[in-house]
Amino acid sequence: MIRQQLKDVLQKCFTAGVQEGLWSDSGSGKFTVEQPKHEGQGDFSTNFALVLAGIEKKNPRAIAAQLITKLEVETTLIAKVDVAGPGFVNITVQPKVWQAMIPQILAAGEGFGHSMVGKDRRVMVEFVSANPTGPLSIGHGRQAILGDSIARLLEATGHNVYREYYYNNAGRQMRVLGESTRARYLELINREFTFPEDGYQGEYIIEIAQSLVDEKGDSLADCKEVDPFKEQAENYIFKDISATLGRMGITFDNYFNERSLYENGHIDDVVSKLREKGLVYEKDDATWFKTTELGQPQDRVIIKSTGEPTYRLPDIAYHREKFRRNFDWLIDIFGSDHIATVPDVLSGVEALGYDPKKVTVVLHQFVTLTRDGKQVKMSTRKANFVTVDELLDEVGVDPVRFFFMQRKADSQMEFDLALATKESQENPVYYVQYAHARLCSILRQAEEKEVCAVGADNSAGLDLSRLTEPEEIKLLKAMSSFPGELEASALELAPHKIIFFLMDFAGLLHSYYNKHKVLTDDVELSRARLGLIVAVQVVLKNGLDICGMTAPERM
RNA sequence: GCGCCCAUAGCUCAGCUGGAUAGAGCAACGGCCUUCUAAGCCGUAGGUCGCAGGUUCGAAUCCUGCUGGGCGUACCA
Repeated sequence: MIRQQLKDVLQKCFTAGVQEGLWSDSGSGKFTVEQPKHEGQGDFSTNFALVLAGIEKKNPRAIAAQLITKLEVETTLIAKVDVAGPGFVNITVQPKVWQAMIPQILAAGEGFGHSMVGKDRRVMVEFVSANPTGPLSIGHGRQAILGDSIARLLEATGHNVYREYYYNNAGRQMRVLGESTRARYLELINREFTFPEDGYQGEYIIEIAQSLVDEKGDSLADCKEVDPFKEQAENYIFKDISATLGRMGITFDNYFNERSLYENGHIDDVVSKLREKGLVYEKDDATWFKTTELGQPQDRVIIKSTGEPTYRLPDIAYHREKFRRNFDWLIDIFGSDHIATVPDVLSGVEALGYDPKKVTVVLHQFVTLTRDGKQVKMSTRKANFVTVDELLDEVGVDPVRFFFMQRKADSQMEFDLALATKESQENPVYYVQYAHARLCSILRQAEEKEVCAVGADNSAGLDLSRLTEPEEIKLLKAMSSFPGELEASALELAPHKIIFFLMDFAGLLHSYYNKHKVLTDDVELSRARLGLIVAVQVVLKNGLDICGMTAPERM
């Protein structure tokens, strides 16, 4: 917001310059205001002169000089301006601009940083969506954290967020699951059994089978139906999945069952609607979707010759149901292995008359898992995988969230288990949390010493002009950028950005802590610094909250 | 073959939709606890931003080609 104020001032200078004939109107709105990376380059810098020089074919430094004479008049906001490098204009603002952040932050409290840019926007985030065939694996873990973090960020920016989990408990995979369970059951009661060729080999199947033995004894020994086994497995696994999600603080507003699309006739309806538009034909006993007509390289089968739909068809029908529920923004979190479905689904819903631009697909790359330097292949079937539960046992919830959030979605990430567990004491999450705990400790001391009680009520009595140390200004600047960082992180669906902000911010606090004492003999100074400290604490707490992590008061 | 993603310090990764001298965390090395929590701080070292061109005042960032890896390219989901 300070940046915006500066931009307004620059715009004023620009139009004044146009009237004076210094430059033409054609550079309007082209220049930007940024925060320079390096110290000694002011609080803000603008490429004003560089942009106009390009347009006017003039010397950028000459234009910069003209701009400076206009800027120097604005003394309420600006303390210093100078030209640097090829023609950047660096602006240093008055310290009080930064100091004024404190009352703002204290007044806003836990709402500080939050915004209403997403006001009245209903957005659905679909994620996890794992079929109940086994416990959540590391890959699911990444998706769960990614989706939930995005949902939290969107909530913090005022969106009306709806979390949905799409699953299918019918079909071939579930049948195999049931058969696997039956085989284990028969094994447990010492009957003859044959384990299905593609069966699920995980130990959890044995647990499920054992639960059936416990409940029903051997009464299912001659059962020809697979359903009792399938249902037991499904219930058991689903309970397990939601428990795992619950451990990470993840809940859903709705679990959407693919089967309902069949029961409600939506599948058939989609086919006939597409057929009406001439986009469906029969060939080789299968039903095809004419995706070539929609700009794709080849047509796709939507109903197999067996009469069973391929995954594309229910996916399209499901997305139509999303549209029908009147969301303004539909966000799909998929693993990169589902990339093939994206164009099909989007052209499907477009053909049905919905706007595919309302859908944003976030594809995340796989997590490659290593243990002791050796790569571990992940496959639910083979049971050679590490589950999210195991990870949570070893590392804990906060580090797991932090670790997955730290990486942006579209690059592969490496998860070295040995390292993750070994480093649990030095995990970067503690770096951020420790900053918070330290502040709490100072505040406890302040209370004992009765220096003052800083809160939203009495921050007005603080002499904030005492906060002039470079480390204090840095903290204040960082806090002023928090709302913008949060908004960018949310709208770009990039949770890693807020993590990086928090790490940098915690670093600023640690540096400050080591260089300056908050509680000194100078009471006025101490009180001002306590105001700063409370504000920093608010920002850390809010940041951790949004990330779904705890902000411990002691460590 | 074709489509999408990735390639930046020894390792894991950032780099804000083209900006100034390329950043952090681990790992390495050297310092800092009678003072608000050393799960911390300060300093040193570490780079041809995969390669080659192009676009312009200016490229890690945008375009093209190549190399290397991942995921797809099913009447699997």
